[in-house]
This record gives sequence, structure tokens and C-alpha cells, in this order.
Amino acid sequence: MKDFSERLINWYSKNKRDLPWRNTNDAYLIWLSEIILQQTRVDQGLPYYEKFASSFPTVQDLANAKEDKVMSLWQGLGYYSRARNLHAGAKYISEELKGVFPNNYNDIIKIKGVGPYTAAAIASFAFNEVKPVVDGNVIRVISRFFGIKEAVDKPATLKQILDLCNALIDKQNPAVFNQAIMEFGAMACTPKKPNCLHCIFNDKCMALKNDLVDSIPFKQGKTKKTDKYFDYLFFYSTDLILINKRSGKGIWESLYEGFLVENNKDVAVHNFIKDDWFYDNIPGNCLITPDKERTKHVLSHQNLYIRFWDMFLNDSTALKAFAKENKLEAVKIDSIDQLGFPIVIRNWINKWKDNRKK
DNA sequence: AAGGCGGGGAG
DNA sequence: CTCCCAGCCTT
Repeated sequence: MKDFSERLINWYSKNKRDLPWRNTNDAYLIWLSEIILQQTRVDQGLPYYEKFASSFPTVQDLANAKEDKVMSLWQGLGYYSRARNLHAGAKYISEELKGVFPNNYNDIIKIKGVGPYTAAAIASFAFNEVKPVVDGNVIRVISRFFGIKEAVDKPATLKQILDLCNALIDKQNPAVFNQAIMEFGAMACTPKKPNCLHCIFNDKCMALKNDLVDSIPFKQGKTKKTDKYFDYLFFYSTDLILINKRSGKGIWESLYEGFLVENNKDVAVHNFIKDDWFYDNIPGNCLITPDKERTKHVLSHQNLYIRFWDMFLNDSTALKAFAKENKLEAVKIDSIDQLGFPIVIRNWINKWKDNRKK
């Protein structure tokens, strides 16, 4: 259906945004932008792209970077495995591929954190390979145009959409086609209240014809959320603070935090303090100031209710001893500005630092 | 096939 | 409040 891509590309030429990663053929920079933009709106990812592109102009620069530096720059963007995989990918390209970015879909998808969408995006944008991208925008455009009512989060439906894209893609201009269909989904065929009256496809769109625009694409996905109650105790002296780097599986891997006590129910401060472990473990000369209110922090699959504790211990020896017993790092307070924290913790730290100045 | 993984903007 | 964003990985 040549008409489809002609209309689409014509629309794109008139309506496209000027975005920095569209002005380069550097596969590394395109890869960088695609990882940053996974499950992320362009407006949100843009400043992070600028930061990474200027801090690490080449894949070699990224490969040579310290993990803490990478995580710090990624701080606040979420889905932190992307940052770890990005870093691992740079090392892989630097060490295994002699610094040469792979130039085809099958090799690109071998990079950690690069799946079918991202591999197709890089292969087409950087090397003009004919591989259709299927992201959230494309799924919406295609499912509406063809009136696909099946759940789009089922692999079978996704395969159906991919097949349609393979038939539709402009084989002479795969890069432009891919950019165009995503831009069209983001700007015109929007999730809510698309302007179908002025749509370039309003004579052929099956969803519009059948009055199903609001119900397509249909998703069955049901993510149930659990509530968790975190108490973060930040122990510090005049110049040191105790922190922990999260490891293993779970949220916020490779980011820093305070001393964490996790519960599945709310525990009042007076009960928290009179618990046995608190008596046994917290240094007696510690000045304890818990937040009066918990901070609610929403993740995609759990609600966190976090209470922060200001734990001043004006005794470096006791502080370091406590750190060692509890496997915490004692670092200079100034140095934590260079480390990546979950944004909810970073916000508390900033407030805490402001209060200390006064 | 299903669940885990962030944070924020829009309606 | 709900939905969703240039998805991928693990189980």
C-alpha cells in the first residue's frame, strides 16, 4: 500500500519536530537516544540525551566511564537497568567489537538492553536497513487504522502488527518511514482525543469508521500494586554520611540509599523506636529526628510510603563502627552530590542539606 | 505468557 | 484519579 507511506511521509515532512538525534548518522548517538527514550516521553528524555552526549561524545568515552558516574547522570529518569545495560553495551562494543558499532539488525540486537524495537530503530536510522519499528506509537496507529480489537499486549497481536508494518514500510526510505509513523503516533494519532477530523487517514481508518477510536488499542494488562513502607535512616556526623549501594534484583539497583528498614505496614514512630533491634543497634548518643509525615512515592507496580530519619551522631568513631556493622559506606557529605539516588531520596537529601546550612 | 522495572505529564 | 510514554529482561 504505497499510498499509506506517501501520505505519512508527506505529513512528516511538514510536521516533524527538530530533535537532536535526528541530525546525526552516528549509530552510537542514535543508540543512546533510543535507550533513553524507551518508555519515556521525548520532553522528559531530551535533557538526559544532551547530558550523556556531551559527557560521553563517543562509545569509547562511555565505556571508560565509572558506573557511579553513569548512574548519577541517569538519576531521575527511571528504569535504571537501561543505564546499566547502556554502560555494559559500551564496554562490549569497545572491548569485543574493537569500538566499531555493529551495522545491522542481527548484530545490533545482541547488545544488552536492545530489543526488537531498538534494533530496528538503529538499523534503519543509522544504516537505512529495512526493518519496521514497532513501539507504542506504531501500535496505536496500526491497530486503529486496521481496526484491530484484540489486546495489543499479547504477542500474537504484536506479531500481526509487525507483519502489517513489514508490508507497509517504504523500502526505499525505511528510516524516514519509521521516523514518520512514530511522529504521527506521537503528534496526531494521540492516545486521548486525536483530531480525527483533520487526520490524513480519516477516509480509511477502520477505528474511525466503526467509532472505536477510543477503545483501540485495547490492552488487557492489569498491574496490581502493592503498598510498602520504607524507613530511611540517614546517619551522619559533621563531615561523613552513611549510605548503601543497592545491589541484587529489585528496584533501584546500582543506586544509593540510606539505612533501610522495610515493612509491609505502617509502623508509628513510637513503636518503631521501642523495637528491640532499634535499642540494640542504634548508637545511644544519636540525635534522632524522624519526618512527621511519610512521603508517598509511586512506582509502576508499588506504592512506597517513605519516612526519612535525620540521625546526627557527632562521633566519627562510633559512626564508622556502626557503618561497618551494618555494611554501610561512610563517605564525605559533599561527595554524595556525585552519586545517583532514587529521585525521592535525592529530593529529601536536597531539603536536608538546605536545612543544615541554616 | 506474565510480571518486574521509574518517573512524570496529560486528560 | 487513570493512562501511557521511541521496551526489555527474567522467570
